[in-house]
Amino acid sequence: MSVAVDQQIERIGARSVDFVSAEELQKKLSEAAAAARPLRVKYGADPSAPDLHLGHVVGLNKLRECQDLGHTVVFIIGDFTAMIGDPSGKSKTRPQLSREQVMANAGSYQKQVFKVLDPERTEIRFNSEWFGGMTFEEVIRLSSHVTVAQMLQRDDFAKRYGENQPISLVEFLYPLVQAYDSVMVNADIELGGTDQLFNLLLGRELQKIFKQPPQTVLTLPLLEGTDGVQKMSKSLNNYVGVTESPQEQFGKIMSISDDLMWRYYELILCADAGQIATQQQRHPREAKDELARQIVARFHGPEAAAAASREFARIFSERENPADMPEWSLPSEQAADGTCGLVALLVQTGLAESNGAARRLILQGGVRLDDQKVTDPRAEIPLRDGQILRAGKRKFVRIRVA
RNA sequence: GGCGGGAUACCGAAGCGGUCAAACGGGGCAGACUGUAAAUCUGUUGGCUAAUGCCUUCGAAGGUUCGAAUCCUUCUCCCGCCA
Repeated sequence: MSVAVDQQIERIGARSVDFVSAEELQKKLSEAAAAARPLRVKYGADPSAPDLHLGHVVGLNKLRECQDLGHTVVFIIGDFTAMIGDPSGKSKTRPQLSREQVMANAGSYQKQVFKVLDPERTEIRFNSEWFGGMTFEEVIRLSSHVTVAQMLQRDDFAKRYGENQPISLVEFLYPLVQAYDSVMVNADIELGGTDQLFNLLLGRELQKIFKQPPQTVLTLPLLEGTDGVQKMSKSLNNYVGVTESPQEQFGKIMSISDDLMWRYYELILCADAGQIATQQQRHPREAKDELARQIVARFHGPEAAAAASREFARIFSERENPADMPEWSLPSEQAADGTCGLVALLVQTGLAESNGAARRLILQGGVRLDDQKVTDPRAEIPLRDGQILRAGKRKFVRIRVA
């Protein structure tokens, strides 16, 4: 920990939205440096959805920066809350997860998290550790520390209350649970998205009640998903998962709007203003390709990223067929006369969901057989081994006839 | 406990006895264009069918009617207000 306090503050605060507060952090850093003690940087995760995506990476990047400055990340897996499940639901009630599921999710979570974090400086904790054995009496005591008026200060609660939207009691419990985590792990800093501000601040309040120095609160922007509007999330299907294939990641990043790509440069690649300005000089296609390659490289290595880039150009710029594609074998009982209706073929190969969808696809000119457009929905296809069936721009199948 | 509002296709939201497989918006898919799965524009978007047409769908179950998403009854669930 040789980095000067001022520099650390600058690094830690970079890209942040809320920072409560730099002065406090300065004091913490000085004291910690004097005692040769790393700060404890808390980050909470919900293991009900174990697939990490780029939205999470925004926070993980920051945690990694803290680790690189010598601090410890306390990564809390909210196994307790996940087991309860979230009963508030306009969306379907989340299924309650079993202990086994939670542990399995937590395992894959860790694996993914360490694609960014340094395991040597990470402490993983499960909040069932302290909540699991809590009695109801203790829960009542804990909830007595917070008033309804306080809760209603939270943006989304205030909004929903004002609009006569339902707010479940358990939703009030969530911030409290999260805040208590901070107490239990003696957090010096807690990190979260801007939507977490209230919860993070409540952690401070609770720490004060429990006679701890309040944690420094740092919020980071929420990354918009590939649709460019909504926050990235799995349920909106606008995410780029960290475990997805290089090809998939690359394609998704290329599909974001030009405007959005600078945001990804900043929040995922941690590019500074100068680096972004340099990229903005380039043709947008080039800059986006660079962005996609760098992000893919981060999770799959530079070779895979370069290959994904080449493959993308091949399919979409040069309109060639991809190097690898799924294969589909003609069932032997159908092989007799060697022909197959195109509609049936599209459905059987999984390129179309129903006969109607297949017909539509054909009529719209979206179907090619060996690069030949086929527009007759009633076409009978003489099948040959190795033929390539293509639906739209992205779906290919190679037909195998035994 | 009392009163009121609501449940429509992937989502949001019209429809309030026939012309409703159901307006419109979003999303999805496809096409054109291009610099990419950007942007923009166009088409399309329950199932079966070559097509005419048929079948399933408007919270659930019954009923009225030649005919119901639309009317009646019961039920289930959700929401708000007052206490």
